[in-house]
Order: sequence, then C-alpha cells, then structure tokens
Amino acid sequence: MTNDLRAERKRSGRRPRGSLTPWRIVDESLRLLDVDGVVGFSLPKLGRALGAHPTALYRHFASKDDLVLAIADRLIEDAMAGLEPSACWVDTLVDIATRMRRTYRAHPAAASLAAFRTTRRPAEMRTVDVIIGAVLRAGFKGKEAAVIYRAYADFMLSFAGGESSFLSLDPTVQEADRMAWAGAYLTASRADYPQIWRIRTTLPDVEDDEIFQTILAMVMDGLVGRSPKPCECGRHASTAKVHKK
Amino acid sequence: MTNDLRAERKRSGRRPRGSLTPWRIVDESLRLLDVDGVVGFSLPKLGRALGAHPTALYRHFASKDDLVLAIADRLIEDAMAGLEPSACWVDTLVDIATRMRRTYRAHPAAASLAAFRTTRRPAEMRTVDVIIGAVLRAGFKGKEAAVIYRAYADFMLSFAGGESSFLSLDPTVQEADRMAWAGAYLTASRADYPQIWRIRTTLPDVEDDEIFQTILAMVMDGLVGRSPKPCECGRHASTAKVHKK
DNA sequence: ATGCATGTGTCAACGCCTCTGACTAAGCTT
DNA sequence: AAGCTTAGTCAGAGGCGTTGACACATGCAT
Repeated sequence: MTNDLRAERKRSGRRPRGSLTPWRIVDESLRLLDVDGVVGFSLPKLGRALGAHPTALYRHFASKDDLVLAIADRLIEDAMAGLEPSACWVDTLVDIATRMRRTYRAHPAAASLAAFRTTRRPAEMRTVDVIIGAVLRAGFKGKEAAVIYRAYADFMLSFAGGESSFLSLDPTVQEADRMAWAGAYLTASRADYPQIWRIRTTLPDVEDDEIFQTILAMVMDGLVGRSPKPCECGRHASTAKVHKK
Repeated sequence: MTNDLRAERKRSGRRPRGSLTPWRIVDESLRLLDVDGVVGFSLPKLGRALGAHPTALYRHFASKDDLVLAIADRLIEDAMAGLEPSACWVDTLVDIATRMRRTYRAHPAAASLAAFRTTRRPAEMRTVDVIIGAVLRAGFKGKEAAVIYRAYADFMLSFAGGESSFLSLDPTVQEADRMAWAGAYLTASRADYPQIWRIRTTLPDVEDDEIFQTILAMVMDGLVGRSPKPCECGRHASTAKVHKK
C-alpha cells in the first residue's frame, strides 16, 4: 500500500486523497512522541513523517490542541479496550487504574500532553460510567458518590499523569534525577539532612511499581473503609473503623 | 527605585548593571505566568516586562528550562516558609500537602511547569528531610520507610500538580470542562450512560477542596493504618485492621 | 460524458519563539 | 587612571503554529 502511494505520488507529484486520515495521524503522533519526546513533537515534523506537506494536517485537525485531544481519547480507548466491569467494584477500580497507568507508561510523552485534558468523547464517557457504576455498587449515594468518584478519578489520572510527565522529560534530566537518590541524597551530609541520611541507602532501591501499588492500596483501603457495602466478591472486606477527621 | 532606573536608562540608553537579578526575574516570571498563563510566557516578553532587552535574561539563566527550575525552587520555598515540624507526624504530613497545594493553586501556570521537576536545591532537600522525619517517627523503617516516603510525596506532588495543570489551561477550555458536568453529563442519555445519569445532578456541585480533603484523608488513614506507631498527639489513633492485598 | 462543487494536498508567508555570537559599556580592581 | 570582567544590547538563524490562496482529484448532478 505504501508503495502504491509512493507510485501515485511519483505520477502526480501530490499525495492521493485519503492518504491522510485522523486515525493515521494519531498513530504517527504516538510513534513520533514515543521516539522524540514532547519537545520534538511539531506539526511540520509530523507532516513530513507522514510523507506529506508540513501543513497538511491542518486539513484534519483545526489546531495542535485539537490533535492533542484526539491523542488523549485514543489513549483512553487503548487503555480500556476490552474492559468489562468485574463483579466486584473494588476489582473494577483497581483494574481501571492499572490499565490507565499501563497505557500512560507505554506512551509517556503523549500521556503528559493528554493527562490533564478532558475529551468528553465516547471512550471517556464510557469509562466514567463504569467508574461511577462501581462507586454506586459500593453503596455510596448522591453527593457523596460524586465526591468519591472525583477523588478516585482525579487521583488516578494525576498519579499516572505525573509519572508520565517525569518519564517524558529529557532522558539525561531523568537520569540526573534518579542519580540524585544514589548520589546527592546518598552523600547528603548527616548534619544538614539527618533524616534523609538515615534511609539514604534504601532510597535508590524504590521502584515505580512498588510506589504505585502502595498508594493505590491505601486509596482502595480508604474507599473500602468508607463504603456502606462490602464488595461483591467478599475478598475485600475491611474491618476498618478508620478515624475520620 | 524604578524611577532611578528609568532615569539612568534615559541618560545612557542602557540599563545599569545589577538591575536584573535572578530573584527579580523569578518574581516577574511568577507575575507574568499568573497573568498570561503558560502560553504567554516567553523570555522575550519577560525581558520586555522587566524593561530590558528581549534576550537579556540569557545572562542569568542558561535556558528557559534553567529558569523553570529556579521557579520550581521558589515555589517550594514559598510553600514551606516558616514550616516547623509539628509534634505529630500526621499533622506534619497534612500540613506539608496543604501548603504545597495552596502555593500551587496560587500560581497554577508556574506550578504546571514546575510540578514534575526536581531541583535538588536546599528548599527541596529540607522539605524532603522533614517528610522522611515524619515517616520515621511513624515507625516505618528501612526500605518500607523509603517506599512510604515516595508514595506520599509522589501522590502529593502529582495531585497538586494535576490540579494546577487544569487550572492553568485556557480559561475558556476550563469553563467548557466545568460546564461538561453541568451540561453534557447532565443531559447524558439514560440509555448510553446510565450510571452517570443516576448522579448527574450532584456531579456539578463537587468542589476542589472537597476532593482534596477526601483523597488526602484516605491516604492519611492508609498511612496511620499501616504505621507501627500511633501518632504523638493521640488524636489520629486508628483501630483499623485494613485488609492488605 | 461533462461540468461543477467540494474537499484535500500544497505552498508562501507572517509573526512569534529559543538561543547564539559579536559588540559595547558599566563598574570593580589595582 | 587603566584594564578586566561581565551584564546588557543587538542582529540573526532556524524552528514553530497558523493562515489564506491556490491546485487538483473525486463524486455528483446533469
């Protein structure tokens, strides 16, 4: 097919119609973002990468921001592909957070652009619906359900988005950051930063997955502890009588 | 003083030395970011706003990124000004998260640039030290202390950063987003999104502060529930026996 | 089959950005 | 007072987002 396009190109000096589609453009955007990061992502570059004129994309997206929203929606779609609400609301929420994070980590640069946007397109709406469904099955009602939904969703998106923002920094900057744990913090003077000093050797060993599992477990415990109903599968029952402030 | 500079300027046709300092540049950056948002933030503009040549700032910061790091550090400094570790480790962690969020919300555009960066300068190191101190006072040890520290810190920074990223979007985009709760979601068809439909009327009423209080309380409960020691003030004791996965 | 409207690809150009290298002068050192 | 360092100035290179005009292929009505 690409060869057909090339041949066509040669004949007419112009790409044939339909060779640029929103879907292909988003595909190529993800590829380019994965390779070059967020700083190397420009519409001229993207156009050239697609073998078209640098400004060709403006026929399909009104602006770069418009394209970013399409990318955002694609990420949600990818993340939630094949999602089916589990019987247990706890499992459902854990699953959604895990999926979102996995997709964001697979495309950190794209995620860092998309994470704090709202598309209001079907993929997003469906996911919101599933989350709220889980919150309602947990027995939360009315205003409290709304607050719980927002708390969970904002937490999940912020955390996954924040991780991606870090992962999409210049690799050298990232490395410098990781080295900080093994370097600056390791040599942190006992006098200036006594507490850091106490755990300096274990700090570099902490892995992203551990951090995510820990914070997600805390949040889920919090939800279980506050929920009027136990979860459907019985595995997540909590005897917590958590002190509320 | 500004008048002196202006007069000086008039005489010589050039600003006197020392009229541009890193501190003043960061100050003006914050002001400009607050007013114009992140899209209107450029070094030429910043230079002109300071009454200097558009490229003058490159004498003080090697690059825009370099300036962003200085801004990041200033935000931490502002947030933590006058912080003194409370006797109770729970109060300390709540205080730090609240301060960080308050400062980020006061300068959302600046925060959205700075939130996922690490400066490793004194202001940041001091804060890290205080947080780790609190985690250790909670009785966490070694590797677990390191994981708990990272989980808390990453959560807090992501959440406050995510909120800022949203607040620093174009006001019209933001408004469209808020209206989604009152609009798209309110009219969400019962057939397509039945769960959204069930709580559609309460969704628009959820406020940022409620969300933050809720998620922070869940995380803090999680910390208290996992901590080997009760907190020092006795007010945060938890009888939780939270189910660990 | 013909001619036209529409949509898609191309192109030149505007104004803005980041950053550089050469130049100039302010103000300290001696 | 002379010299040196360095902050401020300036012209400009190269890139970006976006626009408006143009060109041409395709689908549709005739």
